Amino acid sequence: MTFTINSLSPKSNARAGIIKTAHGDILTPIFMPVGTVGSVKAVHSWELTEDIKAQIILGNTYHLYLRPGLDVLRQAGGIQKFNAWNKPMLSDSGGFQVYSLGDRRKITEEGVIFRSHIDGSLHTFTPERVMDIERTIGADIIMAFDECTPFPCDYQYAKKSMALTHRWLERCCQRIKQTESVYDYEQSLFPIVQGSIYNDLRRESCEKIASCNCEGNAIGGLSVGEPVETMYELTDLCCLILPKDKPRYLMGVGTPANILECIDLGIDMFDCVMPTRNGRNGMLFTSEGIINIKNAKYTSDFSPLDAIGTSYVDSTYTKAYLHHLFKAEEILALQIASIHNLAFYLWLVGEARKHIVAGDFKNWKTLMITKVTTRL
RNA sequence: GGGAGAGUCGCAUAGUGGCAAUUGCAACAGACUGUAAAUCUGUCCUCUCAGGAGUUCGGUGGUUCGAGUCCACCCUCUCCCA
Repeated sequence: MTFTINSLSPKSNARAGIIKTAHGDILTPIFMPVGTVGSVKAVHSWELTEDIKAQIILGNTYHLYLRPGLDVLRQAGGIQKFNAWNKPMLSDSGGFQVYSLGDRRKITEEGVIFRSHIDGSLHTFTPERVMDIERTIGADIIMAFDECTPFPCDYQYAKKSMALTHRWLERCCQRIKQTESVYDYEQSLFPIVQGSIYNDLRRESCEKIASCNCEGNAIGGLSVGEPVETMYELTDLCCLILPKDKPRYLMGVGTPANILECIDLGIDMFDCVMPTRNGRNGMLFTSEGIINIKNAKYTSDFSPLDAIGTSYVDSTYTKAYLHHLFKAEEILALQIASIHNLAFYLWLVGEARKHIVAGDFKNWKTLMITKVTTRL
């Protein structure tokens, strides 16, 4: 994997770059649709590439390990062949599940023991084991095993957890050095900054992560419930410390406005379940603002989903029709909403890139944020 | 014509002397940020200063401190026998 910066935005830390992987190139800043179990929910790989213009998608180590399991993934020749995506992928390590499945796991120095949410069976995830699993999954970018701390999180716990994440990181790095790719291409390990909302911990964590000299770096443990301003301040702090010549990935963020603000701060990569999950629940992010398509006011609104939307679904379907599909609980509603939202997110980061290159990102961002935060 | 049964807040249901009344659906809102999510939460007779207040269970009377619930008659519907 390589990263090249093409343009820097004036009066901003935003940058436009290109990540080259064995499965293709990624123009940054980029949004990565989440495909937890190897599938971006309700969306075909054809739609992802041709309509949404996704360049890289996520998979999740914990979920893929439980189902379909490593044997199947190995037999398939890796996740990109298995899910017919054949483009860059990133696997999250299961660190988020340490947080989200908090009541089904036990953390020790050695690792985390999970009780499967599927059948209750016990599974031990050590940093070494996670690296081995991520080797077998075969994503181009693989995440270090961390603990995503909750919010609120007291200082002592945050400090202790961060130190554990750092020790786990050394074990991850070690394991990756000792092992080789299962398939015929290289994988890049990204470490993850933690430290909750504490500036000194975040600073310390960034320095630690930077010292590992990995090919890219991630910021984790944010947008877990802290005020949005806190999230921006910490992201800013991290961006100032993390190496400029490597991609910066802000994990789990966010709303269209969050993404624009954080691009401004120097983030290159984002992922979030919001466009897909909220889409399935009837929330559409459009160029005009946010709409809840299930609301009665859309019953007879025959305007297109998004007047300037670039997706096939935007010009093909009306708000009234999608409203009807949601009310009728038709499966097509979930597909249309997911495709629209993802296409909008990818359009948004694509536009951001154009404006960074053109040198007017800052002004464009301000205008765009007013639009995307409007509640229609 | 004879017999049996049933009418409850949009629909369907629970309720057999203390009830503004159970549950489901529908409706109307809201939430969702490295996915245990096609999920979850709230409202859902009227008004409300959110504490309450006022009208309700086919209709009209009655019994009772108190009736959706018991009694009488009436109306409507369903089924069975002629």
